[in-house]
Order: sequence, then structure tokens, then C-alpha cells
Amino acid sequence: MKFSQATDNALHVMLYLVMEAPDKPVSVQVLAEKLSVSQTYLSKMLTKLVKAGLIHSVSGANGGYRLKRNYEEISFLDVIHAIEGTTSLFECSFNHGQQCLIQQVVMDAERQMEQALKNKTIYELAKQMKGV
Amino acid sequence: MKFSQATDNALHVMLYLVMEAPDKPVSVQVLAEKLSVSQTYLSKMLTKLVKAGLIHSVSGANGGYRLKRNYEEISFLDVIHAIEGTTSLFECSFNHGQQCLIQQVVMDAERQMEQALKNKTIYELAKQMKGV
DNA sequence: TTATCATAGATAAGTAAAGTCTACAATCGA
DNA sequence: TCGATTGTAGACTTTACTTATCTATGATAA
Repeated sequence: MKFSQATDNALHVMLYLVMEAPDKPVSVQVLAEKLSVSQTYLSKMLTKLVKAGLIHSVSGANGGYRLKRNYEEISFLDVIHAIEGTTSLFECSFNHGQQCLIQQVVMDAERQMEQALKNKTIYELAKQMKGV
Repeated sequence: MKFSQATDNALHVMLYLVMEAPDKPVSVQVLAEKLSVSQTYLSKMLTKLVKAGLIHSVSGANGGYRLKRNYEEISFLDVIHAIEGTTSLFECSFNHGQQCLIQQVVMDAERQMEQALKNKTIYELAKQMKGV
């Protein structure tokens, strides 16, 4: 069990946008160069962020991807959910009569992690880095 | 990103052993029947639990798998680590000069989950179920 | 209307999990 | 000691998911 590399990329792209270009669109080409990954692959990942409503896409000359207006509120969890999906990390595969207590315990723990990821925004991290 | 089904099986096996057979060995055959999974697959998973020191294996007639003496202390995290390994869920793939702050945030959240899984023992859950 | 840029679909390669088979080693009981 | 029982280990196949590329299409600004 691992977070995918796409999630890693997504978090870095978001941090870059917040720090360097919170208002103007940046093309995939530029973003791909910054991260040293392929354009075509990155564009798929960015499309997921668009569909999740975290960023905006602008077609045409001088277009690219731009943050939405409420970008200060975007949390780590928002980005991770956009890429990895929102289904639980653990699903019991057995048919006990009632609900599975094992699953409950693991999901409880999972919620702890999600809470921490929800409390931390990309914007907050950006400020922290500029402070350094 | 998901917990593997092996982890699901492992947690259920451990709970079964704690509840039904804390002192005598149970063969793979019996365990596989209880969980309705294949023997060969289950045996691989059980070997991991043995190597992690969570259970004991006994060869020969009337052998099988038996809990260790300190089984009351085994946590969910112990079982999960035995199956999934102990490496972090998130690894930044970029070469920033110093350490990656994004990774730090995610690993922090991960530690929250691990703490919750560490605080809950299989034995505790077994008592809870018997109480029902 | 043309150059620029995102979107979507098909597809292939790489990797990890799930599952099976077979030979082997250890142990118990007679 | 012999043979039945049980776990161990390795090779192997299948399946599913992630990563990655290519190409055609759609939208927009200059």
C-alpha cells in the first residue's frame, strides 16, 4: 500500500502554483519541465484536479492551469482525494452477519490521518516555505 | 492506495486465534476453511506473521499455528506491519536540496493513523466481541 | 484563421498483488 | 525407525493497477 506517484506530483504542482503563480495560467509544458515529468502524463493528472474543482483550465494561446479563487483553503486531503479517490483504504471481504468490528477500527484510524491532512492547507505550507 | 486483502485475512485470523484458540495450534486447513480462502495462499500470509514474531508454527501431526505467550499485547499495527511492511506510505520522488516539506506533512498524518492502530490490540477487540 | 493549449481515447509497458503447484523439511506417533 | 501430518520455500501464472506514450479532437486568443 502506497500513495501513487501521481499524488506526489499533484501536491508539488499545487504548491508550485500557490507559491509562484496564484493568478496567471501556467501551461502543462512549463509544469512538466519544473517537475521533470512527461507532459502527456502530467496532463491527465491535472485533468483530475480540474474535475475535482481544485484548479481551472484555460484553453488557447497563453492558456494553461490556474488556481481557483478560494485556493487558500485547499487542503492536502482535497488534493489526495482528487487523485486517489475517496473510497476507504480498508474493506472487509467477509460476510459476517453485522458490520465488521475490524473494519471499524481500521477506518477509525484512517479518519485520524484524514483529519490531519484536512487541517493542513497547501497555502499554509507555501507561507511556511517563504518564511524560510 | 488500499490495504491488501492479505492484511484483511491476517487481522481476521489473529482475531480468530485470540478468541477461539489462544493456546492450541490450528492448522492452515482449518483456518482456510474458516475464512473460505485457499490454503496455499493463506499459508504464505501466515509465514509472514511467523517471521514477524506474532505467532508460532508447529510442524508435524496435530501441529499448526499458535499464538505466542504475549498475545494480549499484539496491536493492529503489528499485524499490518507484518503484512504490508514498515516503509512509509509516501515518498517524495524529487530532489529538492533539503528535505521535502510535503513529505513531512503526509508522514505526520500517517503517524496519526499508526498511533491509533498501535493503541488498539486484537485482544481488546476480542473481549469487546465476547461482551456482545 | 492559425498557432497554442487542454481533453479524451486507445494502447502498451511495468509492477505489485493474488493465487496455484511442487518439492522439501520438520515433527509426532506408532 | 517409518510413515503420516503439517509447515516452508521457490517457481510460476494470472490479474489488476499504475505509469507512460501517441494521436486525434476541441476550445480560445491574437
